[in-house]
Amino acid sequence: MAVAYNQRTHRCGELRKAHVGQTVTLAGWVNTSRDHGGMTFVDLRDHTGITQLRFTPDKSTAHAAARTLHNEDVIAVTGQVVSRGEWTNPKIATGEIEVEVTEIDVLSRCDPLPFQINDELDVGEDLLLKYRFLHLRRPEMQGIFRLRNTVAKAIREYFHEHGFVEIETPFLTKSTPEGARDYLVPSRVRPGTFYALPQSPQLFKQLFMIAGFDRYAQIVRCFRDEDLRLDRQPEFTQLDMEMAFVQREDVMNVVEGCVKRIFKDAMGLDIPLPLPRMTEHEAMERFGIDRPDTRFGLELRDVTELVRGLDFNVFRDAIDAGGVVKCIVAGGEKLTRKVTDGLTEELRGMGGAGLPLTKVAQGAAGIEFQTGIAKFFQPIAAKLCQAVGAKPGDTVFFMPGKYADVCKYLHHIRTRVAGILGIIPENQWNLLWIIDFPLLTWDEEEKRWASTHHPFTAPLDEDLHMLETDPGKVRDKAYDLVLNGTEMAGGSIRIHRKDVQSQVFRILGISDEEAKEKFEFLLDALRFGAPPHGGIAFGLDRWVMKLANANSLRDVIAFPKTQRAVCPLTNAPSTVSKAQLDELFLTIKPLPK
RNA sequence: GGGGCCGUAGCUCAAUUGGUUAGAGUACCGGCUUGUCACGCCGGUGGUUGCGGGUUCGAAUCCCGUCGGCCUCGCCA
Repeated sequence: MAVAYNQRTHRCGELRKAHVGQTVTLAGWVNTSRDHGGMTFVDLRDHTGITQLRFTPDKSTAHAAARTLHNEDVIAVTGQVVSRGEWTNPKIATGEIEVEVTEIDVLSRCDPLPFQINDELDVGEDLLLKYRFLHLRRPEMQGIFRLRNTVAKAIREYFHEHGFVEIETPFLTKSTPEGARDYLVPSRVRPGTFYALPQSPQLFKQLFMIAGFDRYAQIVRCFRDEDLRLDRQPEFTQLDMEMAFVQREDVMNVVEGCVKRIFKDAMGLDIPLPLPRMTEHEAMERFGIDRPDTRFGLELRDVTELVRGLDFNVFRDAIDAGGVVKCIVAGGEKLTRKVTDGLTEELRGMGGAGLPLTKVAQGAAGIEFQTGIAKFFQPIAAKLCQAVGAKPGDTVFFMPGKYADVCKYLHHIRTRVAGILGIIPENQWNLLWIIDFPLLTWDEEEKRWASTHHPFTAPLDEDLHMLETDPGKVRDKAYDLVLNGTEMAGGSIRIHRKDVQSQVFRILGISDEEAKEKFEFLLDALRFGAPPHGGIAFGLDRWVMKLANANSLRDVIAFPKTQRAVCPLTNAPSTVSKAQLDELFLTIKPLPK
């Protein structure tokens, strides 16, 4: 029986008691069916919800067809909306009515499914990705991607309303030194040469400013060929934005307005402005990381001076080598020996030596340390507890070593302990700006300076004079936006003077020849009247992940890659034919054994 | 490249810790069923325990290797 599926009168989540008596046409997927031999029920689902269909033997054709249905068959039906009376189902929005079907059209049959759509069982993620189109049918996934649309729309509207122009930038572009590994695309027309997919449209948006567009914003894909993580995919989406004739404050103000808009449109929340700010130095001191989660305490305490001179080799060696000793104080009975041993193991896995710790107790003669490395501390127990605010029952985790290592390990411990203690508040959105980063970071392995952000970040004017003499001391005009411990956006005021840009390249070890080869277009542009400018990029995927409370970036990308950068749905990447390689003058080396 | 967790019917899991023919729910097939809504009831199909090797009288279980998935360090301007 043909039903005009192109003339649906309603969606499956729409019908209410007020519609009783109307004749309606619905189409969708069979969520479940319940065959009673006589009366048969089918729950019909589309992205708006579920409507119960009732089939009775007096409509014998439709009834017979209904009894053959399976989950996820696609059907269209026409029938009358009737009240369910005493059989109302309060669990669903349409539960007061059902549709008494007179005609059914089975549009498409569904083979047995690799996993069920209509339950909430956690299926293996590799299978979900292989059949991503089925996973996306699930209501929670529909919700995530509609939220993603809301966020993207809010951002786009906001920037358009504020005079920003959206212009596309090339995907086939030039490989640049510094930064992440590039995805390369071989050129057929010029064999032996390669395009790179952009890590971000950074240079193009600067050229837009030099071109006089004044305000540019684009939602754009970016590509980085680095190892994947929970929150890192090889291709991801940014809101990329740039403004001319601005200082740091101007960009941050515009961004704050956008953040407010995102929370309003996507979550219905009013975020108070301005957002708090913290220097990178303070963040590292207090939290050991430049993207601190400020929803809980457990801050790092520096005890280097207090423990100096203690007869404890582990600390003394660290201090003698120019390092520091810091600690975290945490309370609660959940920090059992088993738990702390587990944390020690985790640090070893990260390359750490161990996790010296002790418990604070109330002894006969006052406060004392009781376990672990207690004996070394006894001389300064009371003083130390007072300095770091430790009370009986607390555990004190110490970390001696190089400053950067101490920060890394204690940040890990802080986050893990907070999770174990269950003290991280949910439904709290701690946004803050991190500013005044060091312009350059010393790369110990390569023995050279590297940009903390990127080579186009402008130094603070008052630090410019140290660029040659003491590059490590120079702070920059960058700003990172952090939400609950995740970097959500990062940007800076850019260098708009050719001499400063050349100077920075030189300090980074990029020779004049290399700079000319890789960045001639930028240096050229800076010669021809570049306005002061700056901007920022938001990680759209991360925003959606946070706002949707998703477990992984994969959950908010329609067709994501696995950890080995494979798409289980398409099986990309894959080999190509010899003819394709020949056309590009490429040969594949044999794989090493 | 390093560290860790995992891999058993299509799917989610179990298997008394090395012991008989590897079970259950669900899905699928057949039958019954007129108020269900995770409908119910009866019956049935379905397994190279990821793969390869080893130890053992005997391996899903122990060992080695390998493949795949996830988390993580390095890496990610």
